[in-house]
Amino acid sequence: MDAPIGDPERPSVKVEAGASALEVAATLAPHGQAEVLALEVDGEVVDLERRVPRGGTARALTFDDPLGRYTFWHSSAHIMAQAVSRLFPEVRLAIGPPIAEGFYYDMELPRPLTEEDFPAIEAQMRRIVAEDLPIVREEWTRQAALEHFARQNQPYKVEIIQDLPPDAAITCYRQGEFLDLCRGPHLRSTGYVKAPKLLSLAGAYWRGDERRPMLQRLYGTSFPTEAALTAHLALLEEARRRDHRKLGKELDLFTFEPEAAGFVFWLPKGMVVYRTLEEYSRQLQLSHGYVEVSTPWVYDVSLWKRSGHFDHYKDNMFFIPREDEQLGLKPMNCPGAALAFGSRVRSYRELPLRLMEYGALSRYERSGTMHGLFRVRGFVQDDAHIFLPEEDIAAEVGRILDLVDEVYRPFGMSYRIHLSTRPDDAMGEPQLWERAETALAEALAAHGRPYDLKPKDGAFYGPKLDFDLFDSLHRPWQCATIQLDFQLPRTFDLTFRGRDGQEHRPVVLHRAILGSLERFIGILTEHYAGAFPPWLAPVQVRVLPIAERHGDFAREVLERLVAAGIRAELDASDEKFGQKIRRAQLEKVPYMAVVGDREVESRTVSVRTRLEKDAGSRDLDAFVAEVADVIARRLASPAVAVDHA
RNA sequence: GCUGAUGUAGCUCAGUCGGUAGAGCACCUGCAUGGUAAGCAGGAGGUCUCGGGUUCAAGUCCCGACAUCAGCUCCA
Repeated sequence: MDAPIGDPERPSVKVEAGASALEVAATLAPHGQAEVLALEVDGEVVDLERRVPRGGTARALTFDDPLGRYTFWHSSAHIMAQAVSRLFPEVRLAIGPPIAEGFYYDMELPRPLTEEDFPAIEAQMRRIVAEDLPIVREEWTRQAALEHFARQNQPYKVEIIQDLPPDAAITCYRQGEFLDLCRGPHLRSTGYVKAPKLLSLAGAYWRGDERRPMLQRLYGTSFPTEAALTAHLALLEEARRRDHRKLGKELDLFTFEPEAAGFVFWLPKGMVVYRTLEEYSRQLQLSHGYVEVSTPWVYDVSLWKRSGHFDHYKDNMFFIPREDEQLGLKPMNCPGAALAFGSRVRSYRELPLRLMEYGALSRYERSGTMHGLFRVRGFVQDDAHIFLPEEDIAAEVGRILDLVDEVYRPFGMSYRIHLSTRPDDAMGEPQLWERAETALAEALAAHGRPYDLKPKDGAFYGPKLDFDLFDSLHRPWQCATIQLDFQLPRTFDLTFRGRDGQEHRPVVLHRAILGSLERFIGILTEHYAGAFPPWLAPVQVRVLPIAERHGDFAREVLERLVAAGIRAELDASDEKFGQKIRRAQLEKVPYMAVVGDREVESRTVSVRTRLEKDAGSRDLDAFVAEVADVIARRLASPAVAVDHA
């Protein structure tokens, strides 16, 4: 989970150890606002019923705070477990944490649950909420807790206690007849959880270990009001509606076939989106000083042994055995870029050398892990490797930050940056890491970019910046990544001749902005719900003659559009006019150009956009210019009418 | 890879107790030339995912494989 940063706007107060959390919360709670659920003291969440264990700066947590929500959902998980316990006294409980949008509880039951069990469990949950049971924190001794949970036939709880460090405080939370081992924190009573809902059911191994028993995981979510729950369920429904696998089929963009599981077949419509996006990315990078290379996609296994991929990545690689050699398909472009750089002597004058490559990558993903365009075995990244002297890192990262903004601009998605630092198993000297991390932080500061720190989350070969993009449903997608690599230049003994005439070791910046084009198109499909902006739309304009006699002028309109470089189609079918409209609308074509008697007469078109039934009529020239302009400027949607004729 | 579910026409799905398969949409043909989201009629389309097994008989029951889906694990 992300560590939420304290919001300086929220009222806070200094508290002493031993202060009543409830009283502190009361002083912080603005009237008429969301209910206070817990107290946060210097990042630690404190139950309202407790006394503050350590002094510090306190803030009130409500459902609007990530930590407040986690507390709410954590208690909700207990309510669910209590409900299940009432219905199935034999249940053996494992763990039940809050997650990004709700909670789950893993449990072992005498029989498999089905969704038909949900209403009974939910009814019981609502009863527990109505009972408004106080949730009481208790401190137990290790011995007493072990004996209690052993007696209650709760082997998973016993195992958890046994694995706690000997000096760990053991706390339990009691609500009515239900007692659960738990670190907390929790709400004051069950009555807060006004709107609980069970969502789904899945198997999950005890402690994520496939050799351990498979438990039943019950997912749920809950909200302080029915209205909030209803809104959340509507959002889930909207996400289902936008599923790119469903839209990809409906819009004829791509397909998957069992003969090549995990590899995309791009159909003509999808290929237009793919090429348009790739060409957009290519031109933008070329204008930012990048040069393009294409390197082999199959290498002798010795190359992969040298690069370290064979040791670290071979389970994710495809290999082709030959009689006396072993070949490996590339899962990454880096070694190819390194060999290309090393193909001749390099001068400092050439640096930074920005080699971009839209190379086809193959990664063996285990069956069961593939997921539409989001997780495939074959894909292309908007990849680049930048070779530069170490002292240029901050400046170059700054250029990449600018490029990232420019690449993302047309999509209207905001993002958040994470800086990941030196992991424990890192290669290379700590001082080098420190310099690199400082360079990244400086570049971010120089560009005024806020970021979250992810300590020890860097790659073993260098620190990195990751970008989470937020789509129209506010879901995060990790897309861009900027990784510093100190190892690659050493492994491939890359050097450049410096101003001083000596050989120097460059560093490598590995970066992708869209990430995988396949995955990015999946994200865009869901972001736009399949209604791509005109510049990306497979068909930008469909010309719709009302009757056969309008065919000649309709063809003329089509030719004019096509001549202007616009992807236009003529619906010359003998369907009724309403049917032609319906089809274009379902295919989410941004512009429809209607041609009937009036239009033939005046040499105009009547414009319908997928957003606006009647967008007025236009002189043919004006319409062509308007559409070309919206495409050229990569506007998000068809322009709305300005002149209703 | 693991657990569970699913797999029937291009798509969405129905198919009872085991008795050789059906709808809507899409497609093709004909009629209809229709002004902003579904005109009428006809036609064609199936190795019921694949391979075994049980049975007089399998879309249906059993076993296995493959793919997909939901999770887990992995991946970033």
